[in-house]
Amino acid sequence: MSTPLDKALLKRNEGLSVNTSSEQFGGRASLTRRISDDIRRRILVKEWAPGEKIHSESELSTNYKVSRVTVRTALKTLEYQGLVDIRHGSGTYVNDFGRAIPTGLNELRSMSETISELGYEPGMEYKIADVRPATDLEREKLQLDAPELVLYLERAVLADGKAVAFSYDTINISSLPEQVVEEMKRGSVFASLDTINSRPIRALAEVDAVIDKNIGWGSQRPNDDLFLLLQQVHYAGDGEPLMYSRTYFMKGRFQFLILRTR
Amino acid sequence: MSTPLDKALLKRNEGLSVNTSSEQFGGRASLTRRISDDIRRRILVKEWAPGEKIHSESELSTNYKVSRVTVRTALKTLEYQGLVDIRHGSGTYVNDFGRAIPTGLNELRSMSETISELGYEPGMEYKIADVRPATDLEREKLQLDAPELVLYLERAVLADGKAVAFSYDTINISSLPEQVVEEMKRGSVFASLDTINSRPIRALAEVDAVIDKNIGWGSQRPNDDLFLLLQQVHYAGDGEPLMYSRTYFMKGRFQFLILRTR
DNA sequence: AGTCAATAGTTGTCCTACAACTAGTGGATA
DNA sequence: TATCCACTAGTTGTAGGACAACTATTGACT
Repeated sequence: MSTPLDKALLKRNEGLSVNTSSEQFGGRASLTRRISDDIRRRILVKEWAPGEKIHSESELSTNYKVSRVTVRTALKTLEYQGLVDIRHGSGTYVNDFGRAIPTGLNELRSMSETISELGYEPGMEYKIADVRPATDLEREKLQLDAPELVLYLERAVLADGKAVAFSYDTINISSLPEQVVEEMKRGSVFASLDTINSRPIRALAEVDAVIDKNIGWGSQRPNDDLFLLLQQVHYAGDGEPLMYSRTYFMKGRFQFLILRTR
Repeated sequence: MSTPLDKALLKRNEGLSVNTSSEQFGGRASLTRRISDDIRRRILVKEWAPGEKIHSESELSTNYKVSRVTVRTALKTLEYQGLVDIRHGSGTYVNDFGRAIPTGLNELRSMSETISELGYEPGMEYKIADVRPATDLEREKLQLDAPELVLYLERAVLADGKAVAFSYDTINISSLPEQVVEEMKRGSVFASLDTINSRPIRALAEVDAVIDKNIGWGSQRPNDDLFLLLQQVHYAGDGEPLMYSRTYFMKGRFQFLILRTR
């Protein structure tokens, strides 16, 4: 029943630490997190077909050379994420949402990550990238007391060179080094935050339908003015608000999936 | 440090089982689930203020008279729901989303439940409640092979007597008793499913912005034709699709919150 | 005032054991 | 043959105790 894949991670685990997706950014992830990520990966590459029963907890724990508790916690995470179904006395089964899950809104990802996971080439077209004082709304959303400086971005989000959304982002730079702020004016915000190991771990998003003639620019501007607005605040590990962004998605060019569980 | 509340659950746990929210419908919930629900309740009634550290795992486990494993699993659930933040070596802290989280889209609830949790009086106004053969789209969504019969509902969703959404639901009745189907023609669908212990445990939802002149009816019809469309398929515990519904939310009368985590 | 080692408290992981549950096996029965 | 049912092997759920890893605070020392 054991597979080479178990042993692959095993080596990583025993020897020097290697890039698992969870630890490629700064601080090393917990053991549970690494196991969870690896099992997730194995499910996504269809090592087990949807509906199929995966290895038992004891089997996984011996193969990964970790305790059953750790495996259980990892599997619980995947269950919350909707990837598997754990049945008492029977086993753990891969759910049949295959395509939907990894692209859902439940998991926090940058736009670029989401787009490339969907199989397109991500891109960004910058219109504005300024450091300026925060507006009242921005101060409220980012919980700033003084009229501090923020980084404001207006960008078009591209998939295969075609605009799918227009994004208006305000970033709290009060605790960021100058150099990182400069980076963010040109490259991915999330990637820049990664370099100093302060990628947001949570976001509270609000979805709304809007009609607005003032959204978008250039040749990519849509004909109708109907957008799906995703308004969200990103939070760091310590609960500090990092970014407030409004992203206007052009109708029909993006799929908003949410997995709801009890 | 022990509280009367711990002991309250303790009694329930030792003695006859009582209505915790998780087990009021048929099958008894797992111990972990009951603990998780109780801690969640205690957080929502502000037994601990946002940002505050809750009791340690050992303390909770002795008070609830369960093992630390059980408490840990319960807390992990709450962490995934965004209610608390568990910090290694420090403690478990209540997150500051207070009002927002419990009304988010991540957790599967009926419209009525959501509305009453928001503090309004829920209601439904029936326009159509028919048993008829499934359309092609419905057969695809509900994974029916033969042109079986389905229950089709068109209803207005009311909060304090005012329409907030219009809902078009198709229910797979192939494995439901006649009597339950009759019930659903008048009362809450979820409540009827509860009576035979087959409430859906998962839903895959897709959000979209639409303009449609044909949505809604009666005096409650909105002026503009702009809606937020929540299109979802509900699944039973065994993975069987139970219901396909399209709910059109009138702009500004509802807040769509999504918690996104890493 | 500032630095730093020691310390108590908390979460993370491990081990072993058993309870609760599931799905299948195979014999007894009609 | 067909149906029922006790039995069993396998799996997840919970328990209890132990130690590792980490955090925040204290208090001695500079």
